[in-house]
Amino acid sequence: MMNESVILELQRATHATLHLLMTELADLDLTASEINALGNLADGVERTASELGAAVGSRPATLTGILDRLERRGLIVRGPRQGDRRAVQISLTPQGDQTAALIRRALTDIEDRTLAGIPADAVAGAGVVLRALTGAAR
Amino acid sequence: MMNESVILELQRATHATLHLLMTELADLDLTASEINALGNLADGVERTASELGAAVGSRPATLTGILDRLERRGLIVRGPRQGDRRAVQISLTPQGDQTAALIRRALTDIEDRTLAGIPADAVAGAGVVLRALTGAAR
DNA sequence: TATTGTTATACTCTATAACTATA
DNA sequence: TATAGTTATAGAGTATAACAATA
Repeated sequence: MMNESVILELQRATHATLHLLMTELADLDLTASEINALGNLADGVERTASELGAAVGSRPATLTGILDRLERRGLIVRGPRQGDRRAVQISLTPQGDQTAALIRRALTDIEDRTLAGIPADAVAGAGVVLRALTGAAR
Repeated sequence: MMNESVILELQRATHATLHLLMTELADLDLTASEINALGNLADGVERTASELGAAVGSRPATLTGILDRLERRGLIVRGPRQGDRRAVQISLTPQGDQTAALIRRALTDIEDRTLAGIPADAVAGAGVVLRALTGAAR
């Protein structure tokens, strides 16, 4: 057989999980990219726009629109970055923090449910492969 | 730490590899979704539009546009499906087959290069996890 | 009645390039 | 000069719903 490209499987899995995530979180009325951004911010670590862009895989120009909507809805705030006045620091508002926690819980739920019967070393291997593929683009 | 969600890593890896792939195949002047569709068709197996949609993770309405462009460029052909006249059979033209082979080679190159130092069982584990995540959405 | 695929609409994502402000 | 982020533009992806043809 031929259809075993990891990258093609990667894209299938991304589409499938993203769709599942948006269905479960439909009440939040957020797009996939907005969910992705909040999911990355959920750890409470403040990031500059470019750092967040690297984490979510969006270009600066794309991220501007995503952040515009999240800010307009009161989920994040743009502020100054100490020591570099060109950079924009992104922080969650209390409401954004609450929403991000819901997203984190949905992510964990889906992962727990999906990977229940799968050996821990397979999951660990997946992490290694995903990070290698992510790193390859630099 | 908190930022170790497999799904978030999945999205990062997808963005990164897709970007890399489009850069390497810039000469083809194809979008990510078009590359994805041709990459899935590269095995020479004919598929209906809905089967291809499931493989690439696109909805029917989205796929229509993707197929429109691929057909206009002479890379695929839409034909009838034996036994079900509602369905549309997608086949590669000779030119499409050639393009699909280039995509396959680029995919293989990236994967070989990226996963060179990674143990085979980690790669196998990644496959298991990716298929589990893909299957969870059903 | 249900399914396959297309069309229509509105919105979001994307790439690119030009721009402002800081460094 | 280089970097961080925004703006502008055009094209592509997305969800949704309505539709035609076929099952």
